[in-house]
Order: sequence, then C-alpha cells, then structure tokens
Amino acid sequence: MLTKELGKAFEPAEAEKRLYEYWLKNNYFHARDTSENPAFSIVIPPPNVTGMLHMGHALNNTLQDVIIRFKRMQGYNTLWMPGMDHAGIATQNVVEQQLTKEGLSRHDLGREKFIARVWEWKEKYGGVIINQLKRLGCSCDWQRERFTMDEGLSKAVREVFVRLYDEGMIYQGDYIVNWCPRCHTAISDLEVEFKQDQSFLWNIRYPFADGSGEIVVATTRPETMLGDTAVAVNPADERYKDKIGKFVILPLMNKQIPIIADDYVTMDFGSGAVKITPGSDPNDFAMAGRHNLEIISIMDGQGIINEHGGKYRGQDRYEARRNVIADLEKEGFMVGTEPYAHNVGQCYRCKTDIEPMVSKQWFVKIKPLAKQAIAAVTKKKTKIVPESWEATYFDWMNNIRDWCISRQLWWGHRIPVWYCGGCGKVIVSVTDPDACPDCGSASLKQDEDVLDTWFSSSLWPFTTLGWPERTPALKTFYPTSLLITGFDILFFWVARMMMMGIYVMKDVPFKDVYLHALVRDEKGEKMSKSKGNSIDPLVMIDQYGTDAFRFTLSAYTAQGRDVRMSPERIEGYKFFVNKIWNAAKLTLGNLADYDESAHVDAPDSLPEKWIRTKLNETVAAVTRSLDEYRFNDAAAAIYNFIWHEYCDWYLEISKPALYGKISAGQKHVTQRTMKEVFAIMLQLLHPFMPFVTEELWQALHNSDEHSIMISRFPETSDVQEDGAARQEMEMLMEIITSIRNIRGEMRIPPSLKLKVFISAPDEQTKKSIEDGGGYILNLSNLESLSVEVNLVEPRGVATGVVGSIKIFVPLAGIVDIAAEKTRLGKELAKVSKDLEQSSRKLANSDFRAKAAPEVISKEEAKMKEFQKKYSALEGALKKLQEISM
RNA sequence: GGGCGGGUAGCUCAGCUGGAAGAGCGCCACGCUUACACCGUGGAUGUCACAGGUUCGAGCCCUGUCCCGCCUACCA
Repeated sequence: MLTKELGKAFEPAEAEKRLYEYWLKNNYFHARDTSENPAFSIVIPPPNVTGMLHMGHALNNTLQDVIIRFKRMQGYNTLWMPGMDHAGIATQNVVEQQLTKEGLSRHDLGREKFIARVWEWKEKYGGVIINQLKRLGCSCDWQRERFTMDEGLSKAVREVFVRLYDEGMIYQGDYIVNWCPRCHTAISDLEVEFKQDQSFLWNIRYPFADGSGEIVVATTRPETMLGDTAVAVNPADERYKDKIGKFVILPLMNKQIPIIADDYVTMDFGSGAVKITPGSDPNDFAMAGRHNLEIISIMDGQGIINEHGGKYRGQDRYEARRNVIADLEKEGFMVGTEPYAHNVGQCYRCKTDIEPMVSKQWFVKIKPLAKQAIAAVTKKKTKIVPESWEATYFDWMNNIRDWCISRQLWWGHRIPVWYCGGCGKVIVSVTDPDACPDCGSASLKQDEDVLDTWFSSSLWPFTTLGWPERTPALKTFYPTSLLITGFDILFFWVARMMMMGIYVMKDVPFKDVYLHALVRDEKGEKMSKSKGNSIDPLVMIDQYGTDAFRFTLSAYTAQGRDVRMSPERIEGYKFFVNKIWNAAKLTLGNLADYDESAHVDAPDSLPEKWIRTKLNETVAAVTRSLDEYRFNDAAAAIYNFIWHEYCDWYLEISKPALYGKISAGQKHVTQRTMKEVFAIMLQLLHPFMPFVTEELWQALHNSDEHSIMISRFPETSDVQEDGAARQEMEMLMEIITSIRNIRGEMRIPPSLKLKVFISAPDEQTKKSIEDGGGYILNLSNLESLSVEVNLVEPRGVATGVVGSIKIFVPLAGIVDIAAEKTRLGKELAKVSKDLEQSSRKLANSDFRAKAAPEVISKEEAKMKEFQKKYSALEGALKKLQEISM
C-alpha cells in the first residue's frame, strides 16, 4: 500500500512552506458563519502593526494555535480571528522618524498628508508580523483579518463613543493627566512606568509673610515651587495648629500663599509641612479641588517653563531645576539636601519622564463599567485561569480611576465631536455632520484629538465579528470561547474588553481567559534588546524547525510560571522530532505489504492489548490536560508515550513479528496495531507539532486528500482498556529490565547471549512468563529461558527479583562472584529500608484505626512485596557466600 | 506600604483533591543490534529553604522566619 519513501530526516524548511500552502489552498483555517457544529472562537491579541515577532508573541500564538487545532479536530466550528492594531504612538513615531530623515516634520505635511503617509507606510512595511505568524504555523482565519483602523472598526468606535457620550459615560474636562513632553500627548495611568531614581530631598524655607519666622518644606522637584499655591499641614499637627490660615512668601516668586490644613499630609515625614503645586502634581491637584486653590501650570507641552514661571521662562524643566536650586541657595532659602530614593514616572513608549499637567481631555466614567466587569468574574461568567489572577483583577477594578481616552496624536480614531463656530454647540455624532443642528452653521470644527489605541482594542471581540452590524458571525461566535494572553496586559486590554463587552453587547466578551507567563532567558532574566539576551523566534524556527520550537514553548508552559527559553532546550525537542521521524520510517517501512482489507482472523496479542491500553490513557491525559489549559502536562504525556512506550517497547517488541519470525497472523496483527496507534499518536501530537504530523499523516495514508488537521481528534474508549493485559505485560517488562540490569551491573557484554532460569510462584505465572518468553528472549538477548514453579536456586547465579518471581543468571565463567555480592548487598539495603518504613506504619495502631481501608490494604500489599523481595535477595546472598567460602 | 508567585537531584523544572519523591538536560559505564549515535541499555544523585503546628500520615494544609522574582501604591 505504501509507495512514499521517507527521507533520512525531516526537512522543516521545505515541508513547512509546502504544508502551510496546502492548508491555505484547502481553506482549512476558515470558519463558517453558521454551522450545525458548536462554535469555538478565539480572537487574537492584535499585535501592533509596527510589531515584529518576539518570544512573547511566539508563546502566546503557539498556545492559541494548540487549542484552536485541538478544538477544530474535536469537531467544533472553530474560529481564530486574526488582526492587528494601529498602535497610535508607536506607528506615529515610526513615520515621524522617517520624515525626520527627510528633514521634515509632520507639521510640514499637515494632518491629512501625514495620515496618508502613515497608511502608505502601513501598506509597505506594516504587518510583517502576519507573515511571521504564518511561519509559526498559526491556523488563523486569514480571510477575516481585521485592522483597528478599518472602515468597519472605525465606525464601531464612533458608535461606542457616541453611545457612551449620550449616556453620560464620557465627559471632557481640565484635569491633571500624565503628559509625555516628547510624545506630546496625554497618556493613561497604565502607560506610565515607575522607575526608582536616586535623587535628593531638598528642604526649603518659606518665610511667614508677617515676618514671624518660617516653615520648612521638603520636595523632590524644587522647580515646581514656581507654581506653588499653598503650603499644607495636617490639621492634627500641634506644631502648626496656630499657623493654619497664615500666609508665607513663596521664595523667588515673591508672592503670598496660604497655609492650609489637610489630612493628606503625613505629620512625621520631613517637617510635616508640604508645598502644594496643583498644576504639577496629581495629589496637589486633588487638594486644590478640596480647598479651592489656584491652579497654575508653569510648563508648556514640551516641558519648558512658560510665562507663569517668572524669570525661568524658556528654560526646560531640568535646567530650571538647576537654576532654582542655585538661586535658593544664593538667596539663603535652601536649608539643605538629603539623598532620597523615589519613583519617577516615565512614558512606557519613549522612557521620557512624565510631566503631570493640567489639560483638557476626554475621560470615560469607569466605575459603573468596572462594577459589572467585577460581577461577571465573581459569578464566573468569565473564568480567569490560573485563578490566582482573579485577585489582581479585582484589586485593580476596585481601585480603578477614570480612563483618559484622548491623545494628542494624529494617527488614530479622531474623536467624533464637532464644535459649531456659529453657536458653540458641541455635536457628537457617528457620521460627519454638515451643519449645526441648532443654528445651521456650516462652520464646524472637529475635535483635534484621537482616541487611545486601547479604546478600539477594547471593542475587538465584537467589532472584528462585524458589530455594529448584527452579522451571523457575531451571533455564532460572541461571546468568544477563550482569550489567551500574557498577564502583563490584564489591565490594559483584558479588563477593558470585559467592561466594553458587557457595556455594548450586554454579555462578557469571553468565557475563559488563560493568562500565560513571560518568556525569559535561561538565567531567568527578562529578554530585552538592550540586554542583548533576546532570542529571535524566527532564528529558532530556521535552526530547529517550527515543530520543535512550538513543542518547547508548550512543554515549558506550566501554569503561573515563567518560560525559560534557550536554544539547547529547543534542540532537545528537535531530537524528539527526529525520533518521531525515525519511528515513522520503521512503522511505515513495515507496512508496505500490509493489506488492510485482508480478512485475517487474528485477535490482538499481549503487546497490542498493552499498547492500546497505554494509548487510551494517553488520549485521556492529553485531552484532559488541554481542556484545563495544562499545556506542559499534555506535552509530557504525549512525549512520554511516543518515546518511552511506543518506541522503547512496542516497536522493539514487534520487530520479530514484523520480520515474519512469528507467524503471518501475528505480523498482520502487529501491522494493524502499529498503523492505528501511530495514526492516533500523530493526531494527539498535531496541535503541538502541526507540520511533521501532517507530513507523516499523509505518508501514512499515502495521500494528501485527507489532512490530519481536519481529522477527528482521538477519543478514549473502554474497549481499549485491558487491565489484565497491562499487568501481565508490565511483569514481562520488569523481568526484561531486571535481566538487563544484571547485564549492565555485572559488565556482561551485550553481545553475549545468556541462559536464564526463572522461578515462578505458581503455575499461572509460569504460563504467563512462558507465553511471553519470546519477548524476554529477544529483548534481553538470551540464548535460552526456562521457567519452573518454585525452582530451587542454583549455585553461582546472579539473582533478580520481580515480585514473587526470581530470575537466575548463571555467572560461571562470566563474572566474578564478588561483584554480584556487592550488587545484591546494594539491592538488599534498598529493600530493607522500604520494608522497615512499611512495617513501622502497619505496626502503628493509630494508622490501622484511622487510615482509609484501601490505604491500609495497599500498604499491606506493599509490605508483602518487600518481604518477598527481601528474603529472595537474602537467600541469594547466602548462596553466594557458600560458594566463595 | 499592600498583593501575588517561587525556594524539590549538578542545572531547568513537574508533582492536580495530603497516602511508596519524578522528568528533561548534564554526569558515569557499556554498546555502531537491519528506525534513529539527533541513538540504545544500565547506573549514580535529594534533611522537598528554615522553625513550629495540625494529622495515623505533610513536598502538598496552618503559623512564623529567611531569601529570590514580579505586580501594584499619591508619603512630599
């Protein structure tokens, strides 16, 4: 039946390309909008359009593809929705850099031309990552690929904005926000990264206006004093009780500011008095609200002191700091400095120090949304896996603050708000208005700002399915079944999708969320370009093949634990691919004359029953593990079965049958089993190693008409389980191992064929061993084997013990007796330790009284085993002593 | 300051509801046996961080301590 000859080794580079095209050509990745089959859907965490595949993507998408392929094979109408997001800041930066090289700025082009330029860039260079995902083997439904700036998604963004606005969930106002002086935009709280800075605490004296002394304040940012509008103390602080309401003179600025009382102030920090700069600090801003303080912004959008900064106007914030310090010292206001470590917020994009600034921004009122998102998880409408992340989710949701969604960028969804030049009306609309509905003026000006990229990402689970249209796909696939993503964007993305999904769709966006850990290097350090320890996934794929790479990621993905990656580990699994390939060569090579249709009336014999039992267990283990997102367990189960059960034992034991040394019937049985087991094995492995399994599946069937990826995933069956066969086979395996052990330990050359005698405890065991004699003979390289019931131990033998079975290997002329004595002594010591432990347990009356009955009987059985083994070994040792005496 | 995760074989880690300590790599010995030296066979290796406690029984549960990560937070 077989014509295709397998090469010496699997050639990943060639096969991957060919097979991926084959899948695409056959449209296997495509999900139907409607189907009789149950739906299973995942939306991809959209990578940035500027992105390149890194290890994090590789892990994330491998896990998604594993589950997607698994579910697809289980018969679900499976959708993996792919796409990218427009990454406002990142993309704008890239194009601006391009312009800089041409000596231009985006302002030279103007908004419209700049955006056209970004689209041009996107068409030309964007989305490299999509092709990289294909190299990973991802079975996304590429026909449905979406982009957050698509027409459809853009419309959806407007719809949601307008709905939120109409329902009073969006507001605009002057508030203090995190401002990046380099990106020139506000960013959300989440986009600020805090870094510890070794700096100083400057202590400055502010004299009372009435000349009655002074008050000392401490600050980490002396330059902000230019905008101070108060000094605050704790109302309970005895030291300052009588000073509240008095005025101090703000040094350098020469103006009077009040002393106010507020609980926020910590009495035992510094002097207990703090300068208040509402224009440059979020806490101070809040306090200004409470006390009706003046709010002064002393900087412009680039971090340069403005007209409110007196003589420091025009200096940038760092320069101003140096000058303010110098002047304070010169004029005698500086009390002193002390070294101080504190956290400085930086822009997550460009690492520029964030400047808290007051500006007009758009916000989403988030508490009501968060409340429902919390409830959904509490009620398990969405399940977070591993569950421990729920606590983090709740904590963040409970302490959430309004979301600043406006960005002062050009690339993104422009806020759908227009201001009427005629009457000043604010128009919020899905479609561009032509005229003011109130005054009819056509002089309308759209808001300059765009929305946070995460605003559109938060809608991803339904906008990609066609919303606001009520599409069949939306009906079929929403809520999606599962989201797989890194824990690092739990807040950025997952939480926001939860809130928006519930708000817009009245239902959670996904039923399960699996959060995976980070990929680190082999030393456990985070991979980064600057550290130079990052591993390029594509290089790994080129070097070891996609299958080995994916399997490594899966095998190391234990829940809640980081994945440590190194080329050596991937190489290890490349060896596994090679092992499979060679197992296939042996398997397929011996199916050439197999006639499936031939009616051979031959039932499975022992090894067949055994391997089917083990396979059945493996099917169960893989299925259960994947159902629970235990990727490492699934990978380990299939690895162990293929290598240590199928290859190490079944194939070895089958060789004589295959070579026709047993009988034609047995050969047929073996071929049949090999073929069936091998096929199922490939199916189990396919989600992890899509390419090599497809290649071998087609070779096995000698046809590319049936792809493994749409074959039905194996299911367990009770018929396959044969406990008795399993036990009997395991006994034979133990006997074989025991003989091999004697051979190895006693340095008996492998080529030397041995004569072995076995003592069985009863007739039935004797028969079992004799029935399996051929396997023993073959796998432990014996010349002869004879089995007797209660055979008296011969003189001068090496002894192995398996339960009640004693194995004798005559040593005469082979090795010295002393070596055997040492070996037996070692064994004896081991068993006596077990025996002691076991008997102590059983002697304990509390144990007998309180332990479960099955535990006791199990312990008793163990003890019996140990006793038998002990006395057998002891007897053997005695025999040897007699000889040597 | 809070929160989470971790400390198990030389290394990297499994160990699900407490009932004989596991894997991979590395190491040692032997072997080119007609799928595979990217291999085979055999072997060695652990006070499961520490101290208490619960239990007949603890790597697993409880309390405390010490390290190591990460997340989060407005003490100027």
